[in-house]
Amino acid sequence: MHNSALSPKEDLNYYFRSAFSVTCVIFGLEGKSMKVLLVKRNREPYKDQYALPAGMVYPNDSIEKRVDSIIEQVSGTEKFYKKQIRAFADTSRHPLGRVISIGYYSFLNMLDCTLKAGEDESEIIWMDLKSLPSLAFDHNDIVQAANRRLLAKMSSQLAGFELLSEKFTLKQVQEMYEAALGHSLDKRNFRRKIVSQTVIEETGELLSPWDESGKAPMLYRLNKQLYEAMKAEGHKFEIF
Amino acid sequence: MHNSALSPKEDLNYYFRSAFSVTCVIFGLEGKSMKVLLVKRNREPYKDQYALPAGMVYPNDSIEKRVDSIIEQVSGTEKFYKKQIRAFADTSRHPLGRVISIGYYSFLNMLDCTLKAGEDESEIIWMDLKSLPSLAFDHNDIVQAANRRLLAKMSSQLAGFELLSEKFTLKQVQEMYEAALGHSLDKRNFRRKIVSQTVIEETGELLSPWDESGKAPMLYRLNKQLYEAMKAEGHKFEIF
DNA sequence: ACAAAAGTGTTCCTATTACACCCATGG
DNA sequence: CCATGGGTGTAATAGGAACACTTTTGT
Repeated sequence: MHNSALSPKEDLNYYFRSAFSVTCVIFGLEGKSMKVLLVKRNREPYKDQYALPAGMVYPNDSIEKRVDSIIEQVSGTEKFYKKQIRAFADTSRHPLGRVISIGYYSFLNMLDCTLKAGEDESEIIWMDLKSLPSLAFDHNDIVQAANRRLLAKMSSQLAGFELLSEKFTLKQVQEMYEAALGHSLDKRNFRRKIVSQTVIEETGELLSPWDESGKAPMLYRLNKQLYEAMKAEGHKFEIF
Repeated sequence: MHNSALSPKEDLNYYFRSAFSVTCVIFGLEGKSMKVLLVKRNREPYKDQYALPAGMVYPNDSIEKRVDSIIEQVSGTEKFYKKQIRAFADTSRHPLGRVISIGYYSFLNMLDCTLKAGEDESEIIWMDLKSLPSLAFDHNDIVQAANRRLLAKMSSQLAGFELLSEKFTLKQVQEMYEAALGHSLDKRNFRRKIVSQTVIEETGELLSPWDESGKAPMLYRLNKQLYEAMKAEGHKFEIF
């Protein structure tokens, strides 16, 4: 397959017998609870078990594009944030041979999603991060690693707005943080901190429709251009 | 590279045509400057260029063990800390085919090292992190990612003691932090912060031999058992 | 008028910063 | 006795944490 200038005694082709895949931990937020998107597999191995959305990658395909296509396919939206966690490479993680999987985590807005099972799965479902079943392969480990990354990120920074709608209330932001961090926060201190960030701006609109009693809350927005620009300048948006 | 006219859906073996490698960013500390261990390659591709220590991994070998063996082989010591950065997977990163590389960074004590070029390299050398040459493959990217991790870790936590000898002076710790963070720190505030960590203990000994004028500095030690135990309990050793 | 949620300030305390001199040693 | 590096304390400030009531609106 690969013609190289190397000395022939080195059996280079022997190395080219691994496969790799990508595995996605897709986070969604529903009120105060963090959800993870799972699929029920309709093929071996691990047929009929829940698993993370994942897919093999062809030797000449881009990993990032493969991740994008998996997330789009399974969630039905093209609007999401994603980032690599790390490679998961235990020799025994896949029963069919050496398959290294590159884990990604992703944030998206559940309201943008249309879940429709494709040919690789019999079911697509949101499940609560705190009560996941036993998953196929090493997917529980991957979720755990993703959860640590989520925690690390949100413990210090302003982040995760991909989980919310474009316009959001401060309460939604607070609930997002409470879900991510696993503990509750002081309302006044939290609001002060968020509003004092220059990238969070008032829209002037109120949330509507508003069924609850009391007054409708103010809607805010993240100034994405400014946010990206400041991030590019090295600003860390530390809020804790 | 690969014949895409195949109908790969049915041909699972088609996936098993990738290779993977590990690539190590080995950090060492010399006074106030952070060093990286490089090898000069004596084979194609990138013959005679500097590169990070790296190696292909056989399909049935453990990644972690391969990393250990590379670091041991190139540095001559078995005492080091290592951690995965992430997978580097650009389709064009390796001229011989699809080779995903899993990047690791590592800390070790330069004084423990015996650099002796093996059969894969014509030279092994420490170079200053701040003035690295252009490296083979995407190794400059990998160094940059490792550097970000180093910065992120040391910006908040008590860490990096693998870079020092078992007994160290507080000045050495401060210089390590200054090298990692890239700016200088207030001596008194820094010392206070370090000494106030329960895991840092006095040895009662003074540094010797001591050639400089003035009095010889006190030697300290990290209580590794306690450090690991507290880390296992979730303690983060935040010092900034 | 009452129930339910939104929104708003102040005080206290802890943690961080800034800063300069004396001491011990060797030449 | 002087040059060099080690080692130490305090005061001012800023940031984080704790805390309760008033306003609005729909029923």
